[in-house]
Amino acid sequence: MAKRLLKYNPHISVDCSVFGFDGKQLKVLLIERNIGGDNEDLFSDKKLPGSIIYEDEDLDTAAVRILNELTGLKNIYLSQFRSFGDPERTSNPRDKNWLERTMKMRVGRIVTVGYVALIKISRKISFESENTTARWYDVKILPSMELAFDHNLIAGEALSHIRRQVMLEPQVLFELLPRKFTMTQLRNLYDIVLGTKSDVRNFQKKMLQIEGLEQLDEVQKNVPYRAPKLYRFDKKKAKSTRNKTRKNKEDVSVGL
Amino acid sequence: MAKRLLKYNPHISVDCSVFGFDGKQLKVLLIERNIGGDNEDLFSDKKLPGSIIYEDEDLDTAAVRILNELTGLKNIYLSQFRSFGDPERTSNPRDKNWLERTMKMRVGRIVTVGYVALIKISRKISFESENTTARWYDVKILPSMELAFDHNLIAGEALSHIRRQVMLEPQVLFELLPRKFTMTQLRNLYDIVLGTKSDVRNFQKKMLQIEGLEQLDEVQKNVPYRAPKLYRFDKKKAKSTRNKTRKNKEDVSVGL
DNA sequence: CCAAAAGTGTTATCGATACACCCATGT
DNA sequence: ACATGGGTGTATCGATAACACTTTTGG
Repeated sequence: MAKRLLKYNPHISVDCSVFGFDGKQLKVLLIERNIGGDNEDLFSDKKLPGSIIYEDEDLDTAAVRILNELTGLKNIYLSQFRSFGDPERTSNPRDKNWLERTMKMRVGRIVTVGYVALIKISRKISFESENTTARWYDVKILPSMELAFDHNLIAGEALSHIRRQVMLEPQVLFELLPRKFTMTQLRNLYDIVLGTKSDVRNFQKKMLQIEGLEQLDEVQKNVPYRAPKLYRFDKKKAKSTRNKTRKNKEDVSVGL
Repeated sequence: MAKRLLKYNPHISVDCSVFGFDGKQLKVLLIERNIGGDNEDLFSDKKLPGSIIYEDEDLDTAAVRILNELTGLKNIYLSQFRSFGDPERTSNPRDKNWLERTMKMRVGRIVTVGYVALIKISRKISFESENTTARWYDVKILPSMELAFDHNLIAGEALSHIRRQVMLEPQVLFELLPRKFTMTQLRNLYDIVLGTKSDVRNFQKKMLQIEGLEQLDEVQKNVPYRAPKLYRFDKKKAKSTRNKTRKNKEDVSVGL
């Protein structure tokens, strides 16, 4: 066993699927990657933001760092959802090449830990940080793009992860909305994420059960129609609410 | 950045939290680890089954291999649930020592990918495979044991992972029961996992909604009381049933 | 006949769904 | 006045929860 271990030099990276909502569509943040140079022709594609973790860095810390390096933001909602370790995931020559030039080292295999990040698209982001160009892309066009590495797979899993999450705790959606938002924005977001068409009244009822979601004495300005009320989600008032169907089975001593 | 990367030699491992059910309690499979020797006194503790992944091995494959090496079994329910990468997770001198002696190499840091495995405790297992001794322990005593590495943490997260899973898809429980089982066994298992006390009749109603769960024309033999009916879960008839409250929102095109 | 556990049905409550009309605003 | 989207309530259905007595079997 030890024999088979000695000869390779694996690395661990973190890749973040960063989602935002522009009011109409769910967006994902992709980085432009330029390959080629040398004698070949230039080639450019997209990848998820990610990086090899540092020597003494926790996984969560690495994810926070990567996002901060990329966007300049702190306090971003982050959640690890799955790791990817297909030994072939970095073996496309294009990827291999890029890795060795970017990291200035031989790279054996890389196991990557996938994170989902949800950010308020309204927060102004300093893209273009040190020679990387990041841009929002509509998630619907993901299937028609060929991302670097296995990032199509990762982004797809990330998406279904947040879908599951939203079904259980719609609260996470507030991470994607501005601090003050209308019920219609919330409903549009919900429906876009889950692919549903919620009934306006039922949706409102359901959402108002969420502790911490409060109606403000304020309406949206400058709309050419009846001004909609604004809402806010106050995390502090929310506590460990969860989606409390059935009297919080969750509470039952998590043992250990 | 490259500088900070070059000097360390990280490894990736897989650790499996293997659960079983003996009819009374939920059990977890732990391996005995012997430390010491040299000039110190012997010391022995427990760890989760796990191993560094091989050079060209996928994560899932590694998990399957580890379980097979340990139990001789194939076709075990396995599910990756989270990775653990605290840089200090292998820094206890006792752990460090053991690693270097076991792996016959210097070990930088190890990021481990956590899997949950569910096995039918009735399947006869060839423990004691090549100098490892595995035994079932009641999960309730986990908090009072000090496992190797961060395995207390990992096992705890594994537990809450399967609890969440069971709430959403009680079907996974069938992985822990013998092929034929009684409704009472199923209910006991359910209640032990979730820490609930289900009503006998309501529970039966709920379970019989699960597609693929069928009553047999057979009863349990050799019981000193009224013989209970036996049930069986037929995976083929189950398909993608899920816990179908609300008309399967899940179905709505997972996009991508 | 006794002990032990199995089996079985009805009612009440709650959450989820379906559904349609009037209101406020800007042009 | 009209076009656009905002706001609101009720009735039905289905799922969950509460609840107790009779049956079978072995000893």
